[in-house]
Amino acid sequence: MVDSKPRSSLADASTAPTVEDVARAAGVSTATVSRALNKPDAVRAGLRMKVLAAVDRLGYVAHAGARALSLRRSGTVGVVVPTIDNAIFACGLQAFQRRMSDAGQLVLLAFSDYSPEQEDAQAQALLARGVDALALTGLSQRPALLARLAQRGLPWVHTGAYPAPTGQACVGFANRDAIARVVQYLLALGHKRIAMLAGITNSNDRAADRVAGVRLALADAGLTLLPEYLIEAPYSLQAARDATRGLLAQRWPPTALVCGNDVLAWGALLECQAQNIKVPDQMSIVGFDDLELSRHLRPALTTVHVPTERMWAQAADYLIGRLDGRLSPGLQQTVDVELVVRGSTAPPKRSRVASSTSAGRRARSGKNPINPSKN
Amino acid sequence: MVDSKPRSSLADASTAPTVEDVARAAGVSTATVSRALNKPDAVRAGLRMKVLAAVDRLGYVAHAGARALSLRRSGTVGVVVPTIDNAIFACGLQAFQRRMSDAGQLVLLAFSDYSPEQEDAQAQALLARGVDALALTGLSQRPALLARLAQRGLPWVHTGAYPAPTGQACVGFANRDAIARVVQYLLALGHKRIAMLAGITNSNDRAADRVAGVRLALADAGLTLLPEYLIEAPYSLQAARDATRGLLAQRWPPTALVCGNDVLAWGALLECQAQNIKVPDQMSIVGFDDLELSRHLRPALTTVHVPTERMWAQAADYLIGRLDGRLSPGLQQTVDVELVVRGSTAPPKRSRVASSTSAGRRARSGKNPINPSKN
DNA sequence: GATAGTTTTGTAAGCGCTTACAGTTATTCG
DNA sequence: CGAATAACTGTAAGCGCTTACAAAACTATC
Repeated sequence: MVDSKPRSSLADASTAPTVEDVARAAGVSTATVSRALNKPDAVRAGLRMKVLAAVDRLGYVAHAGARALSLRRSGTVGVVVPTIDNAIFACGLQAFQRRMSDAGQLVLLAFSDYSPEQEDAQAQALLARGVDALALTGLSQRPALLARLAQRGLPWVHTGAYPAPTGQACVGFANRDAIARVVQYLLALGHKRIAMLAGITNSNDRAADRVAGVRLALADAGLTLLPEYLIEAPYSLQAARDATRGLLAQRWPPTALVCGNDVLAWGALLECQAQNIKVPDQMSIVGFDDLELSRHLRPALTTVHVPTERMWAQAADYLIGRLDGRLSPGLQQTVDVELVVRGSTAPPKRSRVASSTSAGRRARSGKNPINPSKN
Repeated sequence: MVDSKPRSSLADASTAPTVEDVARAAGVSTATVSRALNKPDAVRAGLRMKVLAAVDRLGYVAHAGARALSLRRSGTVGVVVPTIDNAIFACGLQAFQRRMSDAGQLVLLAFSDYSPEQEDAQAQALLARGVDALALTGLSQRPALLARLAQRGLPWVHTGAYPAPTGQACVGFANRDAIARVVQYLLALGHKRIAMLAGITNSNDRAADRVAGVRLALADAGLTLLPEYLIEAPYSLQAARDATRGLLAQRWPPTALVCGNDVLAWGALLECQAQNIKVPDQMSIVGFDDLELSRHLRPALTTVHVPTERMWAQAADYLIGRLDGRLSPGLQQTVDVELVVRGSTAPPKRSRVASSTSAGRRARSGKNPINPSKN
């Protein structure tokens, strides 16, 4: 439907120059142009110079589609994350991108918005784009998707979780165990009334694992996670504050709050401060991820440090290794996470007298099972 | 160098199925397959069904490279942002991506890291990938890059700044004027000693414009921005705190601090709190961008609200319009930004007595030009 | 029931690039 | 200096897809 006239040799706006144009301009064949660009040693210096000059003059850049077609690899890798609106993914992606860029691969980015359907669709779109490899977040992909990847022989890696089912590569850590350590720490401080402010666990294996970890650790201590002590919230400050408010308004509010991630913990912290509840004296708060802000807040947030950048860089390295044929499929790697104790946690106050005397918790009522006399 | 044997008709792992495979499986020609997929009405229902079934069975997805080659458009658009490690870009990108995804375009992402060289290189790579359009951040691209885009007839748009040189599309706002309003507001409150904590202005037109805006507004009031009242810092909390510390340690510290963005303002706020300097009583702080956290901090941050998502969505819409041929080049759009006054700003304290009485500023010394008697 | 008209389908020619293979030129050695 | 060898360059096929054009299969009409 468009012009079929032979391409004019110069400045035909809206049409990128092709190898042919370059070849003509340099007075050589297309093969030589291609070689001059891709394996410079294979062409004599004189010609190479001429070709490069022509390339520069015409502003030639090889059409990646054609290249991919011919080469049977696209030079792009895909990555699917839930969202980028959370520093944990933003940082990770950046590290991933940097590594890939160094390896000459471009990164094609897609978001799942925490929905398996969308994850499927987006991954599909990435496949269509001919990505050479794929990085995924977590483990909760639909089996059909993974089956397709396997069938294609496409290298892929799960990030942020460990272990993955055998045969599937991953780089991450055991969310369950990591957060269990948090609970153990709180128990050791003397907390009994430990609540959890979790992310939305539905189709988010990591969020679910973190809840499971809290349950587990409590169970080990002979305690259980009461339904009213577990609340899920989307990863936003507003949602976290709303959820925290609910938790605080209970008859017997918790003395410690384990949060599914730092964003939730920030929200919890801010809400406590807004209600004049002293952290950590009246409420201990623990986060997860250790984003930059966490160590700057007052009190600084006790949280689980996750080496996000290293993790994603390792994921990138794995994929690059697979593409080179250096690595074999199914490598499972862990990264170390550790509890960083800062100012937002402390032993629970023995009595509630002090707290009620000062600003106090307006929203509370009912009996306190630990200090019944106080009511 | 690889297999040259005819593709087996089934499950040849590591080789994606092609139209030909589908055609064979469905007992039709490749043309019919293509049509069934791209313009379903053009093929009778019966065949269409068979084709779709075969597609599904084989897990066929068209090779985007080949498609791009044939169609002369890739179905991808590129976007270059400085970094994603700042909510302002993360949110914007997400909105952009969403819009593009709805329009059936994939987004190819690249980072400039605030370096024109890298921006150039990354944009180049995107071009090679055959992006159909390009979104850029700010206006400080190298002319050569823009020239190449123009030569190619590639639609592109500058985001976050306004106006752009004529002929270049943009959607943004006048950074200079926006921040000037901030200064006017502070002046109206009675502040005289107004300092600026700016981003790195080198090759960042937006950061530079914001400094210019502060200068301008001060000049209008007969004041100047003293060298010791202007400090640049990378957009990180730590850097912002360090810079703020320097500002506070001066002989005559400012009473108000205009920050290049919210991240810097957070850092400033946190540093003040760490030093027990009361905000806003002893120091007013203003940010720029209005990220979510800003309204949750205590005190909540006075800042300039930027409708990031709308801005990027508009940028996406413009590009989509250009691709459809609905829009013509060079459209310049503004979005409204406005000062949101919250708790981090107040009139300057008349005297420094109160502040010195309480915790006080350890790092300070020397004469106070406004209250010389106090020393 | 044959013919003109209207779908629907198939054939084949590219899209721009790489590369095996053949052909050409430079180099080396007897 | 000529032949054998090595180094380079050109020709052309093919990567997977879309689509103009031709061919075939229906429909409707007389």
